[in-house]
Formats: sequence, structure tokens, C-alpha cells
Amino acid sequence: MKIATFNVNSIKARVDTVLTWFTQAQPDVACLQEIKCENSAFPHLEFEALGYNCAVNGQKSYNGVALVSRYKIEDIREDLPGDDADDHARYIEGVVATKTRAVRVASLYVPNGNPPDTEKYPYKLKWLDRLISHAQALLDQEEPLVLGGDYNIIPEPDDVYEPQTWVNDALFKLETRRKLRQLLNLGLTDAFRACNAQPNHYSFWDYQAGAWQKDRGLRIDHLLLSPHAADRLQSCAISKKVRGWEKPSDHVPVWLELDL
DNA sequence: ATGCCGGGCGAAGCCCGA
Repeated sequence: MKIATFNVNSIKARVDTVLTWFTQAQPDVACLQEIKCENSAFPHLEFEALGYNCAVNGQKSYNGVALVSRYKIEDIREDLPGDDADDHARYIEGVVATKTRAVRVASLYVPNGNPPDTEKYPYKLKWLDRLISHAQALLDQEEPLVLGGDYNIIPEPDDVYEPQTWVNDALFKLETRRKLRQLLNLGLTDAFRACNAQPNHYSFWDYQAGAWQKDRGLRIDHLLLSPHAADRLQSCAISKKVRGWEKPSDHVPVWLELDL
């Protein structure tokens, strides 16, 4: 089963690019982030025409996440427990069931958190604490689980072009990286790092200052696996070429193959 | 230096992202 995560930076602006990628890459399941539209404006028909089902947690203008799957999507949850006052659409999970096996998949969009001296940064840290708690609850079920999304966290210095310039940024501050470490320490596996040891593989390049042309990127889109999923991991890669297409998102798809 | 680009909204220019 091929499972991908892709921050599309507006599904309305990106629908042609995203459908082209679906046609070429043929994912079985995709976690989309930053769809930036309400559920009613999501291009359901276009995905259904390609043979996919959609589960959408949308929001006007900002955020918004979705699951797109060749298989049925069941047991859908759209809220990340722990803060009833949080109205950002940043989380959706569901169980994707084939005839023989099931895997729980989440699409998540972690708050950016910049600038760190504003309320945006504690919101990011609190959101990550909620994710850690919920991930523990999911892990307790001992199922195959994939937590895919835009984590807005650079895990290690090897995951950014010039680490020293990022040390005070909300994506790379030690306090931020410690949250990802806590998440991994629950027993989750970073699928890309399990398959690729090489430095300087990125999933995001800023639109500004020629970041793409200079390969000044960040690896911030991740697929984290429960032990039951990690045992079945076949491969994981980043579709870097998509960043060079016409009208690209600033993120590219990251995908894996599970032997399910 | 805190803009550069690109999207949303809505119809000009500000907000936001990473």
C-alpha cells in the first residue's frame, strides 16, 4: 500500500498539479494539508473520477486537511483531543480498510509557531503536546498506524541547508525538536530516516529568494509509523521533482510503501 | 534589514506562511 503526505498550499490553486501527481504516482492513500477551503469547496468530484474517496476537515482561507483513499475510510476523527477552544482545522484520521488488512492514517498540520516570541509559539508547543497524548492512545491499540503530515519541525541539522541560521526559528528551536523526539520516543519510526541515511533531503523550499534554485530546503513533512506499520515498511522517498513543475506547491509529496 | 514569492480575500492591499 502506497501512502503519501503532501502539503498542497491551497487545493483550489493546485488542483491540476495535484491530480497530475495522483495520476503519475498512483498513491493508495494521501494525506493532504493546507487545502485552504471549506468542505463544500473541496474538489470531491475530481478525486472520485480518479477512483478515490475523500474525508475532509476544511476551513475557509487557512489550514484544512484531508484524507484521499482508494479504499473505504472508516472511524473518522477530526478533532485532536485536549482543547475544545481550538478551531483550526489541522487534524483528521481514519481507518483505511482493504479486503484483508486495515491501517489507521492521520493527516496533520502542525502550527508553524513563528515568530517564537508571540502567542503562536506556545500554541505550537501545546498542539504538539496534544498530538503526543493522542499518539500514545493510538499506539496503545497496537495497530498499523501512519501519522503523516506537515510537522513544521526540522528533526536534525542534516535536514536543513544551513542549520546555524535556523537555531532560533520555531521550526528548529531545541524546544520544538524535543517535542518531536518525545513523539518518536513513544515508539514511532520516521519512515524516511529508516530508509535513507543521507543528509540534505528536503520536502519544502520557500518560494522566495531562489530557495529552490539554490537547493536551500527543509525536511519538515514526515510519515511516522507505529511498530506494526514499521515492521511492514518497504520503502520511503521524497518526490523532489514535483517542486520543479509548473505552479508548484512549496512542499513536495513524501511517500512510503507498506507490505499490507 | 525582515523583503524577496505566492495564496486568500475580494477587488487594493493587507494577512499569512516557513
